Amino acid sequence: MDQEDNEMPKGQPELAGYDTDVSKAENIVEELKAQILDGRLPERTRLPSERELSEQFGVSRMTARRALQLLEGEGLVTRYPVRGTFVGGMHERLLQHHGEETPTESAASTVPGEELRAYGSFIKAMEARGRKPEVQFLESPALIAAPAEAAKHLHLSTDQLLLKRYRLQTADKLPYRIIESYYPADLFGEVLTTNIGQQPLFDWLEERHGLTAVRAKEVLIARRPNSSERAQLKISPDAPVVAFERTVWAQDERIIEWARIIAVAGLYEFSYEYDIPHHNKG
Amino acid sequence: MDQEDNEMPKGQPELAGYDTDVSKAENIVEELKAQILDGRLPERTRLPSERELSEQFGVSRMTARRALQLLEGEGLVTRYPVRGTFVGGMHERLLQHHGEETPTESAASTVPGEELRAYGSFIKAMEARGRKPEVQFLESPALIAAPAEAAKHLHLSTDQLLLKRYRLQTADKLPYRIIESYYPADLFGEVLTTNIGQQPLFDWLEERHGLTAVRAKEVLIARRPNSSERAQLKISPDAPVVAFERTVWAQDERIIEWARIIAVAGLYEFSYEYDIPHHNKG
DNA sequence: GAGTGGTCTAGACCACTAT
DNA sequence: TAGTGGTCTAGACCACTCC
Repeated sequence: MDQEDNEMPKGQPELAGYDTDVSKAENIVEELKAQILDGRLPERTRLPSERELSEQFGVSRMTARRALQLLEGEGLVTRYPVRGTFVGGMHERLLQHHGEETPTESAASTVPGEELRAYGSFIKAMEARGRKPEVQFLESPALIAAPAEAAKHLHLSTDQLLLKRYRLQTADKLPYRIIESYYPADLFGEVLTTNIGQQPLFDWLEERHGLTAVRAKEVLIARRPNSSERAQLKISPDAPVVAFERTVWAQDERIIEWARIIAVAGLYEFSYEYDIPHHNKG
Repeated sequence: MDQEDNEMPKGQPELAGYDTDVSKAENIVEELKAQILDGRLPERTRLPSERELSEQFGVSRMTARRALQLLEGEGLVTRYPVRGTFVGGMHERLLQHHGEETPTESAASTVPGEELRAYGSFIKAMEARGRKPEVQFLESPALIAAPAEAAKHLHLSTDQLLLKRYRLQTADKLPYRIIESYYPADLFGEVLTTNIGQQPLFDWLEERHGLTAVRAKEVLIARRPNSSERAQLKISPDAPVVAFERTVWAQDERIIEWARIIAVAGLYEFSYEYDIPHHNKG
């Protein structure tokens, strides 16, 4: 019936307006958030269901639902179909630190450079955290003609061959990220016919060809997932992903990998450390 | 135009078993996406309104609305209250590159290290892009007792004074990010009583104290915004933000800034370049 | 006044699972 | 079987802008 019979204190005019009005869903969010932050709703407890909330707050179920979705978006709760909504992010974020480690850092829980230092050994990194990691190949690794984008980033022409690996990584059955990576075939083609076991690809590269990954560049954006990403990562449309591209150089300045990675944003924390380039002012 | 695609897919296999049992909203998304990608809906054109779509596709308005929200989440369209939904991201992403620039990069549109090289001169960086940048202080810069978190990151105790700056940066009236930054008062206290004009804070620091920002660390997560972030950045709850912390070191290893930054994810692209640390395997 | 997106209602059916 | 979240319907009022 009545859309707006509660009188909200009208705040300052916020320039050109988005919505300054606090919605009913927001009110529920604030109330639940307060309960979570002060401990009345401890970690891992189940929140009232959408139907219960709608009754408690006198709103429709869609509004209560919206409130829970907003809370999920802020990372305070996790929602599971059938089971309910629970306090707390579902897992700690996986720290991914890149760059050298500054001596002034205590770095208690940090695993610096994990990603590239133990390159390919996602498995070890996750096991070190007590997770059960798995890698699922979405396609069999294969030599393919270079796709235009991969060729561009690898500085090769499209008639050259690349090794492509396309895989999904999970921890405790929970999908973490999709990796689509390309490698020059002349360096890596052998791995298709050679059993290198669990050996990280770049360790193998060093032993076989004397090439070391010495430098990398990553370009990140955060966005919401498209439908195939949602399906593969088993996430809701409201859960953002971090999409990033990585280029890796060897000491001879050859590019030895270009990869496109889609990571579930809520499961990741990215850390970068870098020197600030100086410019000599004229 | 074509409006007989009201038929729900019965026996039309899109691809090998990929899109099975998609929702009605997803179907609309796929149709609109196809039209956008093949040019039937060119950049900047207005999409049908929610009400028009609901009629064309024979669904309720909420379902049509959901479809448009999903498209917005994928960055293919931009929605404006009152005006409508338009093809295209609202603005190009602002590239923020950190680290040295690899010579193998062409870097046509890159402004490398903009953020810290011309530190504080957000204004110049944006003007170079033809934008009209503005900085709005959400609080007056002031010396305050160090908040616990800031003190921790600056390696100071909470009884020491910090200079706090809390501001919102916009371009063409569009909010880009919120910056909450803290500086040791012994170094920076003066700027409150000295008019340094538009001079970047770190340029001033170098002239005044001979200290240079030489190294930085950033820790990023992507998530959805909380209510105050939504209000300040004027974004919808569905638009993710990138929240990151930055620590900046001077050449004497002092930490000269710690900042917490909330950036509208859709307007940013983060780029990092770093050396891969080597470990000598035993 | 017409039309937009934002919010909300009071229902509904579904797939799924824990009991 | 009862209860969960996921999806959907067919309406509604709002603030706002453009005409």
